[in-house]
Amino acid sequence: MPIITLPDGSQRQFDQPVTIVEVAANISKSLSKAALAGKLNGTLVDTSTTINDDAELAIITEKDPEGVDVIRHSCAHLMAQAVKELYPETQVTIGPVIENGFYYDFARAEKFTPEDLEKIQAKMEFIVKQNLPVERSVMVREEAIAFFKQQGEQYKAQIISDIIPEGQEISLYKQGDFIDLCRGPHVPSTSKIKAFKLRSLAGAYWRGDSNNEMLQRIYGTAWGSKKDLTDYLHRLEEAEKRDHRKLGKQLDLFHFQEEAPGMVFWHPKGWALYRNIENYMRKRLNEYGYQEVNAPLLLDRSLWEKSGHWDKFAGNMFTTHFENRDYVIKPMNCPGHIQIFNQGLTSYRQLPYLIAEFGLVHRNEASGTLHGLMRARRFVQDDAHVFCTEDQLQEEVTKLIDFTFSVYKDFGFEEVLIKLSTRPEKRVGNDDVWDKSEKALEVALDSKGLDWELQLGEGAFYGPKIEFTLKDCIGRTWQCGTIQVDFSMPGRLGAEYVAADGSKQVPVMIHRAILGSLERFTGILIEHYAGLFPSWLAPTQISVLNITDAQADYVHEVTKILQKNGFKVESDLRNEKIGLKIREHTLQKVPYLLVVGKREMENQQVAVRTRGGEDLGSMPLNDFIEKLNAELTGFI
RNA sequence: GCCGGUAUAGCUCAGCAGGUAGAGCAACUGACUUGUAAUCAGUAGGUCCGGAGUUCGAUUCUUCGUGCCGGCACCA
Repeated sequence: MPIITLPDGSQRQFDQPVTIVEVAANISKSLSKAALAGKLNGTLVDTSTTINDDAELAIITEKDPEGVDVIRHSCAHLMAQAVKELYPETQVTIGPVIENGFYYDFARAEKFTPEDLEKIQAKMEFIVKQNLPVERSVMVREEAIAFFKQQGEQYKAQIISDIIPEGQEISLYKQGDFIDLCRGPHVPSTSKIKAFKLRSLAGAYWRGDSNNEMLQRIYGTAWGSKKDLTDYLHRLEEAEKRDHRKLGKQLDLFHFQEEAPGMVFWHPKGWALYRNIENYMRKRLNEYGYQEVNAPLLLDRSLWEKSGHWDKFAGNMFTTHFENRDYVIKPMNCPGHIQIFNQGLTSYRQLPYLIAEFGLVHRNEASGTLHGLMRARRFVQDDAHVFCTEDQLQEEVTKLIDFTFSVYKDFGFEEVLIKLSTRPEKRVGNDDVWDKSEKALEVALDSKGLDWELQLGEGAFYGPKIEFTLKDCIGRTWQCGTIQVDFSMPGRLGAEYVAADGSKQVPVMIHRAILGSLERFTGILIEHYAGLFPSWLAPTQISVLNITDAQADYVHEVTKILQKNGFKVESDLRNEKIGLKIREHTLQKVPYLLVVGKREMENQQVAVRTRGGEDLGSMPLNDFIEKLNAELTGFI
């Protein structure tokens, strides 16, 4: 005689065991129709689940995030069913829910084509209309393996024998003639899946291992309602518009070309933007007591062998050879910085020793990974190394966390996710050292009261790391900053200092980057701001536009004064209508347009218009200068 | 690197059952001297990514390569 407690605290008593859908029907007819799954004592289950004992229950519908996930998961099954009906020789593998949708990996000798996606989508819509019930059943392990083998589904059989722990119940879901291995839960019938779209084809390795065969993955998106789907597709379009590669072309910031894959050609405006970022960082480095250095681009291979990089990354490093020696084009700055530390004898009194470099590095990234500025083969790291004693470590890490957050705030990122990555399998240094390093980072994070996520085994080969991930204004995430504690490399490269007792000690080194790759960070900013940079970052801050030739001299005068005040100014004296000039400079996303005609010239004023279309009226030039300076305070 | 797709004018794109190509914008020339998101007219512009093959003939078909796009694996 179960008593069911609903989320609002109300209770309903039943004389006999009931299913979830019956409870929903008991509440209201519309709820029973809307029910996709139930949350029974905190666990998501099918609506067909029978409740025997007292329980807490929430009816899950498309309004709940979990409900949308159930729809997505069921949509993956729906797609698998459609594929099996259209292409029976296909084997199904796995089909999980991902952000905004789902995918399913298929094994099939013949390749799916984009046209096939349309056919599959149409078949899926047909199955939805058939309103097939989705029914759960259970098998014992051996029976299930035999069943899938007999069906020709080798991958499913392998999942059961290799992945599902022995003794665990094996559930199957059947819709029409299609039966899939699945943990569930699923929607009660195919008609509950109302808004979906297949999006793309891709290759994916079986079980995520590049030694395995490649399967064919189909990605799709699914939502609780048609409106949510169209909203999502609209958001994708918007994201496409702010793609940094597209804006880079439109705003004439940079280009790539075949002769230099993965290596950017910065144009004047892009370089101005880049340097604004770099100069801002210089200012902040000074504030935090760093000294800027610069180390050679080429360093003898032996140095990289000692540091351990050669061993792990030889295939990804560019090398060159002359005078019978092998050189590595540096993929990292740390070995160079240790050479600088090693010059002369350092006393403990000089620690912590903070050196920074806008370090140009080259890494031979696999061709398939290149992605505009976001993943390049040539890039500059805002790299720095802190050499300190073990006692100083905690405080240095803490300072770095503060520094990092304040930089992100200035660039307009309020939301920052933090991850702590610990020792990987392939590593240098003994476990004591790893214990110490991991502890140092953990304590620093906790002392700041920050939330963080543990990434087991994801650390660098020489030390654990804190990773900072930014969330941009359309919700995408970008891993940028990193703080890594390293007890190994200084010793390997012979760094030492004289301690208070006269003994020689090996310093601890912290590797850190706040922006990460400046190229990538520039790309992130382009997308975050959709090219509408705040004035302090904008490559051109002001455009001065005349109405007729009669104001040409005055435009020159205004431009000169603004340049003398340190602003980046363009003048547009073309014999064109003011409407055209405004349009073009607005499309170039220049923050301020100064229009000068006869009236302004006579009154020694400028008419100020923002790129947002706001008319700030006419004002003396000095007033405008003051206004813009106020806007830039703190950033330059 | 792997899987799939793709490459046409400076840009965005159309086109061709195989007969060496077209639009809009930009550029250039001229007229217009213009008041807050596109003035008008004219001119010029292409090894149709590169190599090889099939063919009387290839931008189109085949093949190899390269870049790019979407994923996967990788990411010091």
